[in-house]
Amino acid sequence: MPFTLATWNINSVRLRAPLVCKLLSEEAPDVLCLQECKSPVDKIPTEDFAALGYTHMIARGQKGYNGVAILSKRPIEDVGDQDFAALGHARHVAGRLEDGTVIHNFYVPAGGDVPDREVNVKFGQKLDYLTQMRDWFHAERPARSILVGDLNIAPREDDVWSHKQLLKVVSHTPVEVEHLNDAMQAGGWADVTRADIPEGQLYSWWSYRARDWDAADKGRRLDHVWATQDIAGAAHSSRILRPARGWDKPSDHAPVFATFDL
DNA sequence: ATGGTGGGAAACCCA
Repeated sequence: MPFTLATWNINSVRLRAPLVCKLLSEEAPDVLCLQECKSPVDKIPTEDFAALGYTHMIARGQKGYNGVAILSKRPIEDVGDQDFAALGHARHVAGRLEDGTVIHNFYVPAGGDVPDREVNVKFGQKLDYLTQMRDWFHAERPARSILVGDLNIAPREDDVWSHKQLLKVVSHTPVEVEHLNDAMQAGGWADVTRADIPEGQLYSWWSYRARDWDAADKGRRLDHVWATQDIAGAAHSSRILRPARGWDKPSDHAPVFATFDL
């Protein structure tokens, strides 16, 4: 059975519940992973999603910040969360579908403005988070697993509007890219989106601060879909729903999709 | 070099 999954940094699941419903109605992924829900779990409008067939949800939340959720048409078992770098933030949750496929949903720390851990604690926390991700996946050796989320790093030159101009900008610095690639390698993860779409500029985020985000098109690919090698070959039809960035009162991120024939 | 726009909380944090 083909299985379609999407990941979307929603930037407040309560404010943008209508946009989540629009996406679920129009695109009907089997599973939707959300980040930056900015809501305690018990205040997520689950009834709105259940009415569209998404009767299963696993989530982690806190008041005002962070928060991750997995909405599913199929039963999904909560298999826990990790608190890398001991931040006490709701940045990860994992679930297992009935066919055994495990889905990890991550919201990696953004890392602040200055890419130097000596002067910016948040940048150090971001690197530590990625290092602990690496160590955990090295120990776990995940199989039949999918990892999605807002990883807050655009690793490739063609994942940003200007490689040269972003080399010292948090999200595209060489040290962050190295940490991300180490975590990826440790878990045996493959970049599904780039395996599917190997050529050309690809973005999933455009700043709110641009006068005209679409015309300026100064985007970054911060949102990712990875899979372990054993199932990466089953993935196809990856896409980024750019029009969602232009919806009314949008998130600054667009949803990223992939389909797996499992 | 700077400030531009958002969300949530509570009178400032975070992205």
